Amino acid sequence: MATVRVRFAPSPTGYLHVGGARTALFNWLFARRTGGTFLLRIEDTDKERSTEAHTQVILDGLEWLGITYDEGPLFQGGFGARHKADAERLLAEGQAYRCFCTREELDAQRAAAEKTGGAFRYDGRCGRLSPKELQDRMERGLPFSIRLRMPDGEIAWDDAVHGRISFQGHDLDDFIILRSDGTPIYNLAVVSDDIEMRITHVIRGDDHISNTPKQIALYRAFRKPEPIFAHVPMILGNDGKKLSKRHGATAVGDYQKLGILPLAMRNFLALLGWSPGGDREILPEAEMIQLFSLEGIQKKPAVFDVTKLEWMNGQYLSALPADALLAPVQRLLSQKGTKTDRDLLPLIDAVKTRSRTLTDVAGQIEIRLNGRGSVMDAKGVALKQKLGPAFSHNLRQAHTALSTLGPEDWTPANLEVELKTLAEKEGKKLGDIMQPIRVALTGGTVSEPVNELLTVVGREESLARILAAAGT
RNA sequence: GCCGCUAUCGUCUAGGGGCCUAGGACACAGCCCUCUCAAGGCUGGAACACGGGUUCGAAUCCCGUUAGCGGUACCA
Repeated sequence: MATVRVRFAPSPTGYLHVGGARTALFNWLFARRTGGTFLLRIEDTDKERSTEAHTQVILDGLEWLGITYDEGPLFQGGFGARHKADAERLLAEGQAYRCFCTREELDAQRAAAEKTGGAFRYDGRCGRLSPKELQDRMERGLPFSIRLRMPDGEIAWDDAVHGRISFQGHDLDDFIILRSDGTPIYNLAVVSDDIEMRITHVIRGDDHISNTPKQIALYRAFRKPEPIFAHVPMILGNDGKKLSKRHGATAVGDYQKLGILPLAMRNFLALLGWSPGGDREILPEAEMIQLFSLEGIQKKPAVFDVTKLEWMNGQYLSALPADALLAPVQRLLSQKGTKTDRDLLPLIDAVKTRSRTLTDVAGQIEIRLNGRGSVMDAKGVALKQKLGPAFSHNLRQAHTALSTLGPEDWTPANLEVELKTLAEKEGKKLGDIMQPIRVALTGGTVSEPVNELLTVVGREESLARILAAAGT
């Protein structure tokens, strides 16, 4: 078998959609699995909607996800001459013909067809022009597009994910391959490029299934072997409709902003519509590549479940060493205007298992660094009310007890002993001592163990916050 | 309308004729651990769309129905 060559071919007309990212991921995985080549081709032939900014966003998104390409980015817009020449070759060979129908005429035909309830299919009238009629139109200098003569008969292929898919040539019409301005239509550009770039496997979205018979017709017209097609299912929103802005975050960049780790995103995306078989959920890159196969791709569309993504992100957050999280956390903190010269590593370690996103991590660190002033969250307030006077009283006692520990002795082990001793001596439940301290330090009732929290916040700051909370 | 694709817990999925009284994960509920929360452990509820075949035997194979989705451009 020839060396695998695959491509991801987005059009830069919007942001990098998670569906596109997953298509890219599958291509990448397949290339890495087979030792093939993965190339990136930007399909910017739609000049109206394509922008450089969008191209950059796509490039950034792929880089963020760690999806690396071996060739490209290639810009389809640069291959116009070849596209045109290919169309003209087909024309010269009689496999395509000039169509002089105007847009208005076509629209009228379409409207008429819809009225009678039938499907509009170009009737091929310009393909039946006599040599004289053709010559006449040419002499009058009428603009024309070029249409492919669609052969009758079956057009079928063995899709790597769906199995055999079959269309009938007579259900398809003689579609335009070159516009009257000499620019190519998508299907021509794709086939021309895929042939030129020696693409062996076309892995793309399900929505291209209906383009495939047209493209196969083109391969046949060019007398080139067609590649293997693998059509991956769509990604849906939680209402079962195609994922769109309406559903909230759909762009890869949105998840980056939300504090999702690229590794978690990639892992999640890989498992959306693909399964290695068995029970695997967390897949390191090497295993993902090792296990990847086109056969493992699901036929049906998948609903994008943000909750599971966040769970997975939490798994990565817990498992990753603090220094792997340092850079993004620092970025987030500086975005919030939080400045510190403290070593963030212990802070990250303290909060990462309790976080689902990097934004959570940064938020919790900020509280440990700066406190929340006298602001308490709802649970903090509730606890204070429940305890009544004991809240302040216990805090004062804790303050007195903890003050006896000097900076040298301010360690998790000593702090735990000190607090347990206090609780025992006073005949109080440990929680009635610990929880007020937690509220004093964080404003809430959730954190790492209090003795650790005290060391993370630091001696002076902790004592100050305890005193402040006791006084109010 | 026409063409095509798809159909297992709410969601992601395992399953490719007997191993299935259908397994795992997320979410949910309960319990354990425990100074709280997370993590972790245990337990529970929760699905083979429907109808016909084929077969000794179907979640698995075939046909139909229904539903959902995609396409139906001188867009990509």
